[in-house]
Amino acid sequence: MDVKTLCLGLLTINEACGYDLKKEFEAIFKHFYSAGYGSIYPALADLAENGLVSCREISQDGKPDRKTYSITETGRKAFDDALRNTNPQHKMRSEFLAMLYFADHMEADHLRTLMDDRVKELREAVLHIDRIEKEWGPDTTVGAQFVAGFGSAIAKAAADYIESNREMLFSNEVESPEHCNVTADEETKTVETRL
Amino acid sequence: MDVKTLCLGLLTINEACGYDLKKEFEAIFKHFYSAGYGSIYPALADLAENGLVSCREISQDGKPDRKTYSITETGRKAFDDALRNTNPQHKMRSEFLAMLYFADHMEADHLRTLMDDRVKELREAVLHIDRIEKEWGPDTTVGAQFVAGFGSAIAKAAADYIESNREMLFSNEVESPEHCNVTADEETKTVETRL
DNA sequence: TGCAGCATGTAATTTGTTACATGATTAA
DNA sequence: TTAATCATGTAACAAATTACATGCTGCA
Repeated sequence: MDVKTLCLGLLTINEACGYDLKKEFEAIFKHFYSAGYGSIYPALADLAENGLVSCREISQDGKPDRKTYSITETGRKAFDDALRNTNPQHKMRSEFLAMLYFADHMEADHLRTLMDDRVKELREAVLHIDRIEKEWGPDTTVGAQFVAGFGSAIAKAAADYIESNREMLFSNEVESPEHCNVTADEETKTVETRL
Repeated sequence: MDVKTLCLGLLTINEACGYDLKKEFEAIFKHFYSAGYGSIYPALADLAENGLVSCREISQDGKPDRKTYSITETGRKAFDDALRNTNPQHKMRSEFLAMLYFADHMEADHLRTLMDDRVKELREAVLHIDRIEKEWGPDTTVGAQFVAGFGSAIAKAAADYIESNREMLFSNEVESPEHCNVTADEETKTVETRL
């Protein structure tokens, strides 16, 4: 399931332009999928080229021209097909957890900041989902509701876990191992190291 | 935080060869980070080229030659630097949720299978984590413990959410919309559609 | 005066995945 | 005898990110 397929899926619900799709990605999929203009515009061009969507150019006053894409019957079929034949993968790459795995290499302050920030993000994610859920009318698909609830539940669980277990990271605290005593000058030097 | 940095991080704990690192990725990072040989071996070569690790080739009897990598002082510094200067991103791409967003395009049986499979995976993940936690000695880092607990908690929350909320996906059920009535022949035809 | 929002795209680069290629040993 | 484990790598490919490039309107 690449960005192309997801765009096609969103177009089964409403016609939209690339800019709109980006906003939809931001609103709904934010917490489990992301896509930038750099992948959305090429995706739309490709879909149009293969006849899965049709494109209407609209001039607007005051605003830039707009290319509205509508899904075609071929496109609808292709999307249903994709749904039927995709076995879902769930790739995730949490640098937050990767870093915390090495907690004993980090200073307590840094650790605290990392966790505070993450918890804040997660709590905000929950609020964000609650807000968009309230804006939804009765026509909202069950899929959207399920997915929103899922995002909210997981974000809450993650934030709760961090808050309940953060202290364990400080129990073993070592008093500044050698390579943590870096002076300002040394730091500027080593920062240049390319990884 | 790319595979290269993570390899370097793992090498701060133990010296290892590419094969070992792959296993470590599988055991610990499995649930929030993944890396294949295709990224690990080039990463190690690159680290060695830049003097962040050193490489010792060892001939073994019965087994293939082994290249053991040890982190250098430069490497240790570079890793601590990376930890200090990385602001963690948490990219996740759940095709499972992406598909469920379009639940009303899918047949009930398919939906049920998807969720059953996912719940099974998640429950197995919890068991897997419990198992490796039991194998750990008292020297296990707090980071590893925190991260394992996190993975377990999130997997449990996800499985619980699916089990508690799956029925909502069937409430609005429509009786086979047109494009779901695909005969065997038509299906074979449309499967070829490239997305 | 400056920034945010609207709107479109391309090109280079980064990064990782998949498939390929090799080959011995050992346990079932 | 067949599969799994050990072990290393490369090359082609896919996919997405980032930076670049443009330009008008309306608000503060």
